[in-house]
Amino acid sequence: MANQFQLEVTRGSARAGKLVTAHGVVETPVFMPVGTLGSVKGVAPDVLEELGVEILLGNTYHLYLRPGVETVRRMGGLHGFMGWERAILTDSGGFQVFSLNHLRKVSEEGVTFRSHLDGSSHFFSPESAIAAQIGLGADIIMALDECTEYPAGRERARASMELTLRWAERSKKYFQAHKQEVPWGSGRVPGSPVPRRGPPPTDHAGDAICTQRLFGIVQGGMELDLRKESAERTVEIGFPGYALGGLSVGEPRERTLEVVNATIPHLPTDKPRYLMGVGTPEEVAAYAGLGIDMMDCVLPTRAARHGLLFTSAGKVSIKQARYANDESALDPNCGCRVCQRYCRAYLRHLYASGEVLAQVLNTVHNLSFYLDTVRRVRHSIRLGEGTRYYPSVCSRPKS
RNA sequence: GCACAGGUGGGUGAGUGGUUAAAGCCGGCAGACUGUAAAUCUGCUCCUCCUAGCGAGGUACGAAGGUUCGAAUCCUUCCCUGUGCA
Repeated sequence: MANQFQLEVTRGSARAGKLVTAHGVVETPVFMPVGTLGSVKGVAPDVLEELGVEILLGNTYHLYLRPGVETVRRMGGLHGFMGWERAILTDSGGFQVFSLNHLRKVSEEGVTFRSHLDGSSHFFSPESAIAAQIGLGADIIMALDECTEYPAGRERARASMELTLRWAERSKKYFQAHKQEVPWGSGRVPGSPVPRRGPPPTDHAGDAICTQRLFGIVQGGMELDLRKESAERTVEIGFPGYALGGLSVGEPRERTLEVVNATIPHLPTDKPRYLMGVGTPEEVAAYAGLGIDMMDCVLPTRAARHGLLFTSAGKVSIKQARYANDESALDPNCGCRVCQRYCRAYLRHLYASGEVLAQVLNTVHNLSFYLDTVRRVRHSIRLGEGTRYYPSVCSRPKS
């Protein structure tokens, strides 16, 4: 049955399980690479598959602006459009409420954005954000929320949380009424390299079952009691999964940890917990150890494009002059195709020369490193190896 | 040989008498990056010294000399480069 979360192993606070979607099974804890525009920058979907990526993140706001939801919907949704057969989660645009703070205006009804592309004005309500995500057809979609900025005063955090709760209710209500409109299948275009899938799943009466599900998002700023309240009230509304939003917005790492720790106990154990926007490899491993099931972050992909690589020995800024004649592998302990084949001197040269290949190889490595890290954590949880692979969140990597 | 045009810091290129150690860009060196307005952004980039500062000296706009309180900027001579004409 599609869209079940199966919790399989619990080890202390950590858990391992499976997220069953209409586009494959996702082993949790999982790290989701970010493919905002229907593309993980620099890496083609087939390479992502080779790397073992089981679920990708896409972005409603960006795809809505270009190429437009209708275009994507007609091609069988984002899966068909980008030729990706595995799972997808779309973010609602809530983060853009935060990041485009000079280009948007928030009201009770929703958010008005000025497009960062051409300045045109666009309105997102909880309803329209869900409608757009239904059109995009991701397996998991997110309620529209207001990602509270940091720092925010207590009153501001409360008001923002209340707004997010009201929007969560509206998001859910709209979703319940329209979820049967989710596009199905990914083989819509003749000649598409993506094989056509079977008919949409049906229940015993023969009616199509919705393969999409909507997650709620907990806010509350850095106020621990508000986080608790936000979690409880979001759970009360009822979602098949819960996200922790409004983190990694500039607060000190210790605060992030505090908030996560204060929130998790108020979330149901049988539903996936998604920590949005986190983090470094160490942080990802540590949060998985604390009981987070899903994470996403632009760090591995963006840092890669900027020459910052994550390795078993810590960060490597491959642009540094010291690597100009370094014949060694980027990370001798890494089994990825980049580390197997190229030396640091070459990677530095590619970066220094502005070669597109630098971005491709660096991104492949960083994603490999993240996926390996999480894979180890999963095994570690399942095998009961202790916390070796999910150290304290605040431990500093060697560099 | 003659006539124009021009020679500026690692490169390119502004500046044509006074906050000019000399814009901008490139290059070089570092740093940042955490639900992607990000193949982006920030800082440094002549030398020496220190109390490390919109600090003190020293060099510097082809070369040498000159005018001037003051010159990358004006004058003279020389050297070099490009274009055209012989």
